[in-house]
Amino acid sequence: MLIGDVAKQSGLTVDTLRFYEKIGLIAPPMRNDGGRRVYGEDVLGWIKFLEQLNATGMKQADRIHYAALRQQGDATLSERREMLELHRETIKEQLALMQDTLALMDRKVAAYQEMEAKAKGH
Amino acid sequence: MLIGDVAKQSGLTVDTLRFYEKIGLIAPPMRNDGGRRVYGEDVLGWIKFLEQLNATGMKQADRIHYAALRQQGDATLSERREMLELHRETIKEQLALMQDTLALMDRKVAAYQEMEAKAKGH
DNA sequence: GCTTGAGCTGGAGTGCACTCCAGCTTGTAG
DNA sequence: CTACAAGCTGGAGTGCACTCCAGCTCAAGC
Repeated sequence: MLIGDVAKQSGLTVDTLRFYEKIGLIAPPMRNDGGRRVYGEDVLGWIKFLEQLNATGMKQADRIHYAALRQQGDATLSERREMLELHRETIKEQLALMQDTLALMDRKVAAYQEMEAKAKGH
Repeated sequence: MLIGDVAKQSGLTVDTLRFYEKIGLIAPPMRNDGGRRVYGEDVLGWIKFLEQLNATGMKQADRIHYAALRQQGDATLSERREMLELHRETIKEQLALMQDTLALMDRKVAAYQEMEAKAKGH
């Protein structure tokens, strides 16, 4: 897989892929004879996971730290587990906030509808 | 209420409050004889609501648009309702993603624990 | 063998959302 | 009456996470 294929399949741009490599989010892949990046299939799963951490609010610096640990292999398992456990808690907090806000949206929408109906009544 | 009190009670900084005023998120408050901003209590509720929109991923530009509509009064009720309904849908999507990712964290943490236990076994 | 598209590097530029600063005025406490 | 904390304005600076660019090489089709 060349970088363009990864871009297409992951939804990231080639610039972003190279940028992620530069900052250590993605391990530098092998190169072919022409010096081009050749990725294994597994990078797609990793990118998807990164996106999930991203979308649930994990900071770049933490994702980079996690990526570095992952590259170091099994010796870092417990630290990675701790990071995920911490992140799990922040997700739970965000979930609660989302649910609160969703309920608030419902109340506000209902209130607005009522006010609109009354305004029409006149 | 002077700006410092609002800062303390809202958790925003005075700089952020003036910045929010500049970009139209907060209506310019009255001034006292010395030219200082005097806020009503209601600004606190409004800021809390803004923070909630913020924390659930609404973009600055949209919050500004909503704030502008709010300032225009009842004539904009239906447009505001539409915005909130749209935002409600994006919150729902984010909720689903959060729940997925939470489940993923659980699975990963469990897998890591198992691997750590096995490593210890040897 | 030449065109055209994809990839390469190093570095500059962008957009967002603040955050800080200089130099000034105002208000309160001793 | 004098510190000194808090507020004011306009504008510059920051940090994050990309995004784009110039100038080059490489690969595939006609």
